[in-house]
Amino acid sequence: MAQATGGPASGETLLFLTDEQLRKGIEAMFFAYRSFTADPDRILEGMDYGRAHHRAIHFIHRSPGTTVNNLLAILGVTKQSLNRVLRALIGDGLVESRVGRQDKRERHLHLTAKGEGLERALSDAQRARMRAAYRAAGPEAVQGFRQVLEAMMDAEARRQYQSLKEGGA
Amino acid sequence: MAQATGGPASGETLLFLTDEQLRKGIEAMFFAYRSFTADPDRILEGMDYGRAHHRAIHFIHRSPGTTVNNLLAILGVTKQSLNRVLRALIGDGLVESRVGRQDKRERHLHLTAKGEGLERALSDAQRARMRAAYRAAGPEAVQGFRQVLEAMMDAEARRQYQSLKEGGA
DNA sequence: ATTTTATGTCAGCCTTGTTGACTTTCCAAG
DNA sequence: CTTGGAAAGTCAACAAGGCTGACATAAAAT
Repeated sequence: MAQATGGPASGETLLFLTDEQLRKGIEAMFFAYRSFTADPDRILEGMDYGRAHHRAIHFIHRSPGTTVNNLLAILGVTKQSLNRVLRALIGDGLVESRVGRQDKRERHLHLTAKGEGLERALSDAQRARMRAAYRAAGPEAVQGFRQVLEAMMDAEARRQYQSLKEGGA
Repeated sequence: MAQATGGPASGETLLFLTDEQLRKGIEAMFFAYRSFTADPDRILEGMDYGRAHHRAIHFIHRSPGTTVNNLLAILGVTKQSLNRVLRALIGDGLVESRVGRQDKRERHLHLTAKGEGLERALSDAQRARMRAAYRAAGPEAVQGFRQVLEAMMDAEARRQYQSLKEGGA
C-alpha cells in the first residue's frame, strides 16, 4: 500500500503488478489446484464417491453437528445437490443425521467412525502434499501464500473462511 | 530448508507445519479458488459457454498456433471433451483451426478477433481480482504465494507451468 | 505397402450442478 | 388452536463437462 500510493511506478516497486506477473499467478492457481485435488480424487475413484462427497465429509468433520443449511451455505450448492450426496453418505453409514434437540426440524450432521476413517485417509493425503509444499517453500512463503489467497476471496467467502479458522463445533 | 534440517522442532520454527496450519491452507485453497473462478463464470453464464471454454480460450491465447494435442496435454482432458468445446468455439467464430504447413495432420489453433475480445473480457476480470489481491498483500507475499503453489504442483503440472512461464508462441 | 500419429466424430454413460414443484415437520404468531 | 412460514427432504427433468469405446480419415513414418 505504501508503494501504491507513492505516485507513479518508481523503479521496480510495482513490477509485481504487471499483466505478465498476474498471468503467471492465474496459471499457478490453475495448475496448483489441479494437483491439490488429485490425491483425494485418486482415493475416491473406484468408490461411488467424488469430490462433492469429499467436500461434505471435510466440512462435517471440521464442524461436527453442523446443520444442513450451514453446510449448504459453506459449499455454495443447492439443497438438492447436497441432499443427493448426503443421502449416499448416510445410507452407507459414513454420516449420521441427528434431529435437533431445540429445533427438531434441523438435522445435525456427524461423521461415524467409518466416516472419520475415510476423512482421515483423504485429509492425510491432502495434508501430505501441503506439508511438502510448505516445507519446501518455508514459513515466510507460507505466510505470503495465505495472505494472497485470503485477499483473493470475495467478502462472503472470506467471512466463511475466517469463521472456520478458529473455533471447532 | 535450513530450519527443516536443523534437527527437532526447536521453538516455533516448525509451527507452520502443524496439522492446524495445513488445514487452514487447504481451506484457503478451497475458498480462494471458488472466488478466483467466479468472475469469468459470471461473464460466461448466459452465453453457451462454461469454464471449459474459458480454459481453452486462455491457453490458445497464451500459445497461439498450439496444436490440439498440445492443448489436450495442458488441459488434461480427453480429445472428445476438448473437441466438443473446440467445435463450439470454431463454429461460433472465436477460434480458427489452421491445417499445419509442415505436418498437415496437425491443426494449429488461433483466436479470431472475436475470440480475442472474449479472452480480454475474461482475463480482465480475473486479472483485476488478482491485481487487487497482489496489491493488498504486497510483493513479498506474492513471491511466497507463487513459491507455495509451485511446490504444490506435481512434477508434470510444474513442467507444464514452467514451460508456459517464459516464451510465447 | 503398412503402420503409426493426429484429428475428428458418434453414441452412450457418469457426476454434479441447476430449477421447479411438492410434502412433511415443526416453530411461532395470531 | 389454527395458521403461516421456515427447515428439510424428495421427485422429475435437464445441462455442462468429464469419461470410454468404436470408428473414419489423412498424412507422416517406417
